[in-house]
Amino acid sequence: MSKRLDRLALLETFARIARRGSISAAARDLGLSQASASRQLAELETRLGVQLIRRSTHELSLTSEGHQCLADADAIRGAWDALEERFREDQPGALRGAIRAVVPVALGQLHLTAAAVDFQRRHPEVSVTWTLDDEEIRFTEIGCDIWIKIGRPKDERLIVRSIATIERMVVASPTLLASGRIGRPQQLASIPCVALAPFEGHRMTLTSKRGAKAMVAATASFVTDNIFAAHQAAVQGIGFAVMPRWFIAEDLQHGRLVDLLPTWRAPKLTLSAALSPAGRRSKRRQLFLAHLLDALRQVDGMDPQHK
Amino acid sequence: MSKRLDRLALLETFARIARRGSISAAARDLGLSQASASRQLAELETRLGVQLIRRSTHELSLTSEGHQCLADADAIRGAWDALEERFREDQPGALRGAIRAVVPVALGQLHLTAAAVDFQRRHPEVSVTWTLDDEEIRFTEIGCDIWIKIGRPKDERLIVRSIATIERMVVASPTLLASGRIGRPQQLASIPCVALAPFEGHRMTLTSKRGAKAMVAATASFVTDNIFAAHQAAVQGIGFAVMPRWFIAEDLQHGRLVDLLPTWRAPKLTLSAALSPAGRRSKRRQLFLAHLLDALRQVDGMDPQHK
DNA sequence: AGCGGTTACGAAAGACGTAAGGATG
DNA sequence: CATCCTTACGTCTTTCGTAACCGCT
Repeated sequence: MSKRLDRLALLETFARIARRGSISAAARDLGLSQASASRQLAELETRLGVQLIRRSTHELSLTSEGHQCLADADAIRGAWDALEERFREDQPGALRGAIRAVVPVALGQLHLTAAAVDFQRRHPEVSVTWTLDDEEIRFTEIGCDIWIKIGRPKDERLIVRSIATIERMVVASPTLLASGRIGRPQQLASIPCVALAPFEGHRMTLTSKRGAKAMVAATASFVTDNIFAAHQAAVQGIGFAVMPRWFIAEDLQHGRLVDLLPTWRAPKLTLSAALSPAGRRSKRRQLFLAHLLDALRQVDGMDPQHK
Repeated sequence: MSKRLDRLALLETFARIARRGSISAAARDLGLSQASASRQLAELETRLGVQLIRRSTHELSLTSEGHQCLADADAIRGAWDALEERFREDQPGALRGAIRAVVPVALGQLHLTAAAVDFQRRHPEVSVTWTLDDEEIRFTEIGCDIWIKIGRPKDERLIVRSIATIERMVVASPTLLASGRIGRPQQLASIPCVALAPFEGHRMTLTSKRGAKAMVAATASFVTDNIFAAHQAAVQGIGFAVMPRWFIAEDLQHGRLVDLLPTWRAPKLTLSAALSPAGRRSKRRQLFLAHLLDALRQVDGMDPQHK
């Protein structure tokens, strides 16, 4: 049995194999020969006394033990990375390493990508993997560092911070209505509606500035799961829509959309940041998140929390 | 620069050196040559870019970075150990590894040591380091797994569980008073007192079963920091004493001591178990703690918490 | 066939122990 | 001068890449 093989390297190789679903691909990533990677995986399995990855020729799959091990491996590697970083913090700007982040599609496209790119430019030694996805992700499976999500992640093993609230309002193209405004929420029922699938059904609750609530049943004439599509539909006057304020702030300024019910608002959404407990003290992760939050603060219609 | 040295081994060597205060001693423990241990320490320092241990010939001392690193090193090694154990759990009884525990002196002497010994006997592959100490310990410095303490540890980085409450009462030798009982707390002021230094000063608050409070100023005729000494003094009739019920349950039964104020009690103490976050999932640590708690449950006058 | 994982073998790399050097109380 | 850490050197273990082998699609 080999003794001198770095156990942390074993974990790294294993994690790479698990995520790439291929030993040879992982070996390429790590600058090893396939043989080496294969041997390291076998070695780890021997040490732990369990099969971690089921090989069925051209098909690798994690065993249940493999799933558990992957989470642990990330935690351990994260802790080591944090230790290595800890004392490099003194030399600012010398950040290095990898960051994997997942953010909501629209927020990513319109605002956060610029911040992510800027961060990478300031820290050239850091490699950023930037995924835009609105769905619930399998956080540990993909080895994510930061996950920004609308709503609150369900996974209780994650560290979750509420970072902002998203104000939403009822808007429509000025061409839709002669008056440009309507008086009471109930009048919405007579107007067609552009609905955004993932966020709400076809009924909605509005709250007035005084705290009064109104339940409105909307008749959806256009339903989409993509906010850009919904936006286009609304601007072209198909119907009214419930939109995050940050998303349509410019349209309001230029008069492409109007606030149909200025004294009423749709329920706010919460924006959360989820972090794995693994690299808790990672400086680069902290700074990256701070950078994203800075960008969010610039966004009109977004109410940042925590200083 | 060496590349293939197991980073976890580096951490282990460092931790051993830090705790033993000597490279050669650590090397002996680990079955290495002094040269190897020295090299490994140097290698770790190079990797982290910081001096961890100050060598002043015949005197090793941790730098401040060394202190931080030691805590991290324990966490990382603990996480790896937990990973190794995780899949061995299936074979019960096959526990192995080391446990370092610190418990209060009196509790250890009278009750817990039997449990610790029993545990070791059931798991011969486990090595138990068993320290009896009432003082605040530097948990991470000594690499402790389980610390049972009267009161609540201050270190916020530890996982702390309240495991029992300790009922305390005012007792005295029947030879001290003709009546064997007194009526009101204030009457204590006229009787000499045996005081236990670490737990309270010379004033004390008593609570009646109905919730009434009474402040009593006692005149100490015998002050000691050792509960066995205090006990002897009390039994020999020097004065009354405030004692944990579990400690004097037998004396009450045999009439060596009497409950002076059966309807009044001194403030309860809380017994806590502190664990380092490091080896959170360590099976052996969990089982060991459970074993100690089982023993505590047998103790008369101790109120266990959490099932 | 072609792609991917495992096993065999030679070569190179690195770590270990021994031993010498140096500093301190 | 005894102790303890550091550095140098030769040996030996171990790992790596190449390459052959095998099992699927």
